[in-house]
Amino acid sequence: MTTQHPHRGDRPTLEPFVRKLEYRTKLGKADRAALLALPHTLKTIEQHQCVVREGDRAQYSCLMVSGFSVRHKTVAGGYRQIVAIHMKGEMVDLQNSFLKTADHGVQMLTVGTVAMVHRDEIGNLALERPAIGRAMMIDTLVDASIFREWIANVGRRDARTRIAHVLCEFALRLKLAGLGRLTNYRLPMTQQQLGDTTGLTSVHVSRTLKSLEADGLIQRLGQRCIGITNWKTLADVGDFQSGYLHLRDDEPKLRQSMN
Amino acid sequence: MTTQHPHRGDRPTLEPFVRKLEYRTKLGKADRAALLALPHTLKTIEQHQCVVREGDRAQYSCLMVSGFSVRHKTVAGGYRQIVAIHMKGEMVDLQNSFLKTADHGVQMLTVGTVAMVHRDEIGNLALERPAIGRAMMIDTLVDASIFREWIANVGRRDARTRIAHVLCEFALRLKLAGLGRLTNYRLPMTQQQLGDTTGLTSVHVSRTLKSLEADGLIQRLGQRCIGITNWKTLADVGDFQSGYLHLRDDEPKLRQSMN
DNA sequence: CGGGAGGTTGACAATCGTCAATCAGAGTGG
DNA sequence: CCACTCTGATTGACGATTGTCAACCTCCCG
Repeated sequence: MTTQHPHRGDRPTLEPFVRKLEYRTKLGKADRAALLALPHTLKTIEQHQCVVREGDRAQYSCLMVSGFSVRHKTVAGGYRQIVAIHMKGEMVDLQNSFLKTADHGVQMLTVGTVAMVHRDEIGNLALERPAIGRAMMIDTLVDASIFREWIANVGRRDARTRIAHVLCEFALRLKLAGLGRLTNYRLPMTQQQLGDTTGLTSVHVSRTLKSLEADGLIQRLGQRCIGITNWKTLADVGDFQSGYLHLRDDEPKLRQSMN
Repeated sequence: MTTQHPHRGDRPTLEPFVRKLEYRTKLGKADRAALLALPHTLKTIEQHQCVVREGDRAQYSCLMVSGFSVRHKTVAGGYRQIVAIHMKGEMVDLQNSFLKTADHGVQMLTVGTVAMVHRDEIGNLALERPAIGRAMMIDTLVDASIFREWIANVGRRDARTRIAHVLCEFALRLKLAGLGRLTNYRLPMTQQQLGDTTGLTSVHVSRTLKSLEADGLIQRLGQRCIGITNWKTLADVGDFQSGYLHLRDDEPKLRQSMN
């Protein structure tokens, strides 16, 4: 785990994070500056390493700068449930700024860099600057909306639908983060991990992916790359409607490709 | 649906709500007064009636004054997943103050009274008064924590464990809201609704409850009253640890009864 | 070239859903 | 007070989806 001191270059490290917040809220120049100036420590974390452990009293909230991470809970019997996946620009653990102990762990899916911000820094900024407070509240509420969709996904959909659904969600979110296209993206998860996010076993994930491929809905291009051959049909099979992501209404390209 | 004008009596309608916020945060006298003075409309809503419909652009956030409500999503095939249950003092739809369209519906489980607060009123209060903003952020984050636990519950636990788990959660939350005891409480849900919260069918809920009763873990006292014969064992079977509810550390009675 | 992680496959088992019939209990109206 | 009705709970037989186990394969990487 490499630790660096706060970045002072011309492309601020926290820029993707600010851009994500601004996607749904207006921020003033001063707000933006205050966010970019958040004191932070950059850490490069290896694949599979834990960022936060369940039960920790974490002093830091972390923002993804590069790479992918997951939030997960462990249940009796040692089984694991992934409850969220995070990518560039996302706030993984805002709750560490407001709650005492972590109710879940955070683990890197790939190597990546995170910006660790002390809990007080981020909490105070949210409370002092209304626009930032609003932006963080919205971000948190959208997160919660995704949690709700995931409850419905694992609670009331069969394996085929569940997997098609998460494939659609990832496609859209990756595109939004500028990390892929709707038709072709890299999903850095093993089938075991995909099972942990959908409440299935890796064996059944394997079978289901194969069946989706056989039906011409997706393509698997080695190296964990997914090709979505037919977005509309896959979204249909996955019972996927993007409303719960609370995207802006005015994203012409996105809406176009979603027809 | 009965509509009344804002309450002006000596026991303010919004008091349970303020008490819930104060359970986890300190509020000043002025903050408390500002919250209690929130302009609102009281509505008495009948059982089964919808408070918010999925897809609505709701102008109001609602606070539970009495009765129980659920938040639910509908998936393809008409199946339903309950994603949250709310009781006296809880904020059901804070998100309506910050997000545009509702990604889920809200329905009354019993008759009850809700206080409808205009989205701008509650949003502005949160942004103008740091202590209130903090309290609402914490409330939202605890909500999110419960969502995550529910993802794990329906994703990675079997029927018996799932049901034991929600029975424990409800017992604790009802006790906290002053609506029941750990050993004996009224749960106003049909088995169908219990199935919708745990991702099971009502038939399987019936079988599972019977099995829990046969094993001496719970008692069913007609009229949807549940008796928890042996808390420790039920919590064990339900893989229930209360950490995710982020209760205060200093709740002596609660900790005592949870041994 | 070898090791290892991850993916695939088949046989079989368990959990849970479906369907349909029946039962229990609360509220209603005569 | 008693039939009547309606909703919800229970039960059994059966079937489908998904899990388990274990073997084997594939591909990346050193």
